[in-house]
Amino acid sequence: MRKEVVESAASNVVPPVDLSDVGEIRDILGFHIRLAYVTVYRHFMETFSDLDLTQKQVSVLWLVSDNPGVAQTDLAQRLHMDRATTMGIINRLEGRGLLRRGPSPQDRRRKTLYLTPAGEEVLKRAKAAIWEHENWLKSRFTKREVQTLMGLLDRIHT
Amino acid sequence: MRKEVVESAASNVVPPVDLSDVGEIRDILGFHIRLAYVTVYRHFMETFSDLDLTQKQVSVLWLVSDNPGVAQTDLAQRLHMDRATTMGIINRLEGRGLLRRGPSPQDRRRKTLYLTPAGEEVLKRAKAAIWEHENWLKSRFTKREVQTLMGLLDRIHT
DNA sequence: GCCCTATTGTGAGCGTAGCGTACAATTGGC
DNA sequence: GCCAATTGTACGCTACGCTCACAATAGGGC
Repeated sequence: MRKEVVESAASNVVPPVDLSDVGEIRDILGFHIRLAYVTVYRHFMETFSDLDLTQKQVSVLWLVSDNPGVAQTDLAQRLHMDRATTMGIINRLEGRGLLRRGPSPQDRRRKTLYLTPAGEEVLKRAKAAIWEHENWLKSRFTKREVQTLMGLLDRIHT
Repeated sequence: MRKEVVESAASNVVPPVDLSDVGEIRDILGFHIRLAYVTVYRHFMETFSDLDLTQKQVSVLWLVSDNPGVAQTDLAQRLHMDRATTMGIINRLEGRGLLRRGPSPQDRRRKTLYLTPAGEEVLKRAKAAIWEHENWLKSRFTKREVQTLMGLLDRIHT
C-alpha cells in the first residue's frame, strides 16, 4: 500500500542497520513542522492579544458561523479534536457569550451550535486580524509556493 | 449552509475590500499548518506511548546529547521556547533522571546540561521510534517533496 | 575599585488544551 | 422490546505556554 520512502543519509533500499541513528535532528520533518507551528502560533497570539482568542477558538467560531446548527461531534471531527477537548472549548466560548447550545429537533442527544450576535461580531473582527496574520505568514512565499505548501500539508492531515 | 466557494481564485492580485471576509477557512495557511501539526503530534504520541515522551522532550534530549554542556537559554532559543517553559521541561526530565544540571565553569549564573546514561539510553530508543514515525510521515511524499516541504517550513521559523 | 543594567535560572500562578474514563440520555438495528 | 452505539457531559491528570517577580551573577562605564 504505502511506498517505503527511506530517508537521505540511510541507504535507499536497505533499512539502516542502526535504527538509533536517524541523523541530525535537522533532518526530521516532524521537527520542522513543530517549529513552524510554534512560530505561527506565537505570532497568532500576538495578533490576537486584544481579542483574546486562540487559533482553535477562532476555528470553532468560524465553522459554527459557516455551519449554524452543527453538532459538537461534527465540529470535533472537522477540527481533529477529541470530544472532551471540544467540550472545554465550547464551554469557554459559551461562557463568554459568543455562542450558544440549543436542542436538536431530530436527535435529542445532540445539541446544535450557533453564534450569538456578539459572537458574529467578534468573528468579524477576528477575520480582520487573520487577514493581517496571514499576510505576515504568506509574505515569505510566492502564491505558487503557498499553493504547494498547502497541498503538501493537506496530505498529512487528510 | 451558505458556502461561498471562492476556491483558489481568491484574491489573486487585489487585496479584498472587506477585510472581514478572508474567504473560506480552507484558504487560511495557518489553519493547514495547525491541522498538520495536530495530526503529526497525535501520531507521535501514539508511537511514543511506551516511552512516554513528548516531541519537545525528545527534542531537548536530542539537542543536549548533541551539545553536552549547553545552557538552558541556548536550548530555549534553538527550540523556540520561553525560558520559563524550558524550566518545566528540564525539571521533568531531570526528575525522571534522564538529564542533569551542572555548574558552568565560566559563568556562575549558568547551568550546564548533560544526559545521564539513562538519558542516552532513552534517547537511543526514542530515535528508533522516530525512525518509525518519520517513515509514516514521509511515506506520503517523494524525496523531492520532503525537501521542498522542509525548505518552505524553514522559511517560517527562521 | 563601585554603580547600573542585563542576563540567567528559578518559582508561583494562570489559562489552554490534550487525553482517558465514566456515566446518563437517547437512538437505531435486530 | 432489548442491546449496542452515539452524544454530550463531568472529572482528573498532564503538558506547556505566558506573565511577573526575585536572587545571583556578569559586564560596562566611571
